[in-house]
Amino acid sequence: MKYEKEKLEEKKERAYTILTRLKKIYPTASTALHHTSALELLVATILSAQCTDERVNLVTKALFSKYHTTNEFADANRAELERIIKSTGFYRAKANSIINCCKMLVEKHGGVVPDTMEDLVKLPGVGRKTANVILGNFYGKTEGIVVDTHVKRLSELLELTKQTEPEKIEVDLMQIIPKKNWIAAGNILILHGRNICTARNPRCKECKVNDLCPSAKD
DNA sequence: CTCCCGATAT
DNA sequence: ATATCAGGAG
Repeated sequence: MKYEKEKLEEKKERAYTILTRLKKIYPTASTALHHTSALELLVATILSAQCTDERVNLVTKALFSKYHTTNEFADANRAELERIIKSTGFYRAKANSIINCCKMLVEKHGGVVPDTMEDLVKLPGVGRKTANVILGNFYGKTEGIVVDTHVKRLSELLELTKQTEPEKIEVDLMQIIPKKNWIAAGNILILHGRNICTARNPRCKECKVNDLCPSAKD
C-alpha cells in the first residue's frame, strides 16, 4: 500500500506517465481480436473469456468462413457451433451467448450490433467489458474502459485502485485517466499484461514503469 | 459466491 | 499437478 496516501492529482500524473511510457512501446495499441465487422468483433469478444486471443483468432478464422450474418448465427446448428468453438473453453455457455445474442439482434436491432452501452449490455452474454471492446475498437466511442483480467491485475499491482471488482476498478480508472485516452489505456494495459506484467512470472526487470510500480520486484 | 471448461506454460 | 487465459450469469 505504498501509494495509500497518494493524492488524486498525484495518482493522475503517475497514471499519465505510466501510460505515456507504455504508449511508446505499444504505439498501435488496438484489439488483437481479428474481425471485419461489429458482429465479428462481438462474437470474437464473447469467445475471448478465459481464453487467449491467439486461440480465439484461430477459431474465428474457421467460424467466420462458415457464419457471416446475424441471421446465420441466430439460426446456427448448436452442435456444429459448439464443435467449432470448443477449444476456447466454456463452449456451451459461449454457444448459448452467441445464438441468443444474435436472436436478440435480429428481433430488436434489425440484425445490427448496437453502438451504445445501454443496448449492448442488455444482450445475453455481453457485459461492460465486451461492450467497451466493441464501442472503443469498432465504433470509436468511449463510454468506459475495458477492464479484463489484465487491466484488473495491472491496476491492482500499480495501485491505481483499491477495488477488486472490475466495474468498481473501471470507475476508479475513469476518474484518473483522461477520457480521450480510455480506449488506448485499456489496450495498452492489456498488451503490457500479456508481454511483461504477466500473472505468473512478471518480468519486472524489463518493465519500463517499474519505478512507478509499488509491486515491482527485482 | 459458484459455475461454465479446453489448451497451454510452468 | 496447477495456474492462467481479452468474462458473464445465476
